[in-house]
Amino acid sequence: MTTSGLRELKKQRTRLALIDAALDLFLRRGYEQTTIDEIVAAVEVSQRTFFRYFATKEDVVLGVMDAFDQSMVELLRELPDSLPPTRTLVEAMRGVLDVIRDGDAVEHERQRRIREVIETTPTLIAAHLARQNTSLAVLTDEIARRMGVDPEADMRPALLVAIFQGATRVGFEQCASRQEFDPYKVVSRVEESVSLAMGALREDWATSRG
Amino acid sequence: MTTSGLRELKKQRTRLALIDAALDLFLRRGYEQTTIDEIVAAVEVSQRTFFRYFATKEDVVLGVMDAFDQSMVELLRELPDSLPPTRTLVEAMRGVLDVIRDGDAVEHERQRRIREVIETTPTLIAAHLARQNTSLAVLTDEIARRMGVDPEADMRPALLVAIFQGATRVGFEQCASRQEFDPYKVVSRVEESVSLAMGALREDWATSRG
DNA sequence: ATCATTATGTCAGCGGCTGACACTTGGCAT
DNA sequence: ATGCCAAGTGTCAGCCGCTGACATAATGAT
Repeated sequence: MTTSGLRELKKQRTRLALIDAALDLFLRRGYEQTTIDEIVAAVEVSQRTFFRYFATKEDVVLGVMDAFDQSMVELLRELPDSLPPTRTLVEAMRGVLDVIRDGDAVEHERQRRIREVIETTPTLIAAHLARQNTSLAVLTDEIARRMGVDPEADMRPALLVAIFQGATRVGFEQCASRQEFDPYKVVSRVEESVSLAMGALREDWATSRG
Repeated sequence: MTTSGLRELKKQRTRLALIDAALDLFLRRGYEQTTIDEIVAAVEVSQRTFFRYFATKEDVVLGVMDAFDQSMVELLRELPDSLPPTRTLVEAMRGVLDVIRDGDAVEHERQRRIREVIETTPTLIAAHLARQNTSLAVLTDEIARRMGVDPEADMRPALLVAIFQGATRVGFEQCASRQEFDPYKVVSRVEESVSLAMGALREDWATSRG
């Protein structure tokens, strides 16, 4: 229903065209130095159209990331309650990373450029961080439910999620400092840093119910 | 030298006047709904002057926070190398919190309003998060030095700092969800969440040198 | 072919932010 | 006191991100 039709096809096309044109300019001239007018000129649409596809300039680059964070939440919800909270976070993350791996070559290349643009632009790093913060609350509630505690009274769910997300970020940063933007390598390093962080926690810390 | 003189005095005055006027408007009408023009009208200076005191609109509120983060770094550097890395973070944080406690009544009230504005404004929460991220790298390097490891190769310093900062944030958020903005209470809750997080780590995790 | 729906373009405008330049004020030496 | 330099302020013009309102064009269903 949402995938068929000529109209929908064209929309996807211009959407991707805008993203790719933007990435091109951002990588060549820098994010801040590129204006919306330059992007829309490259795709030959009006500025207004740009803002119908993307709420903000950041969104061209970070929209894709938002989608990942969102699917992380969904995957977490689908996991059986029997798993220990800490493992569910890791499992859900693995699920997201698998989705990334599933893309075709073009998608991988786009992914690579997105990561490069983000990590070389302070504004975007900041904005990405800010957006992730939105889904933190949702993750926390879900973890709290699984632990059988009230997230308002018990800080452990929030702390667990914070640690998890911090570890994810550290993984990304390590890649950035090595100029490593290939999705596969990024993915495996993130897995590494997350398991390192989770391994640092005492066995029983987030499992007990009070 | 920088503190004396009539000129300097007036500067401090307009600076504080701008901050207080801004907080007033932000709390009454909301951050986004308040324009710079309204703020400068209240203080009777030009818009240009506002932007000579504050780089951005956010800065009126977040500038003070930046100062805290900065002094955290300085305090950390001054601590003896003999202390274990984890403790140095906690000690440095205590130092900052002490500075906050040292202020007079007027300063406390200002602090309270700042916290209230930030925590009730998504944009500002995000921006604050983004700014803190700047000092993370510095903290990480200092912790790595104390652990005697290379932060590029060993992710533990970065992870430790990430966990610490995550815990700080969780403390703030718990206050926000309780509508608790009094600096004293905020400070003690942050201390609580940080020690809870640090207690979750295995004893030897960040102490060993390899 | 007709018509409702939906996407696009145009235009006018707001608000944050900046550079350039003119003007005023505060500090300092004579 | 006077005159001078430096530092702070105001004015203006303008860029850029972003939005609402309205007109126009493309699409898909009948």
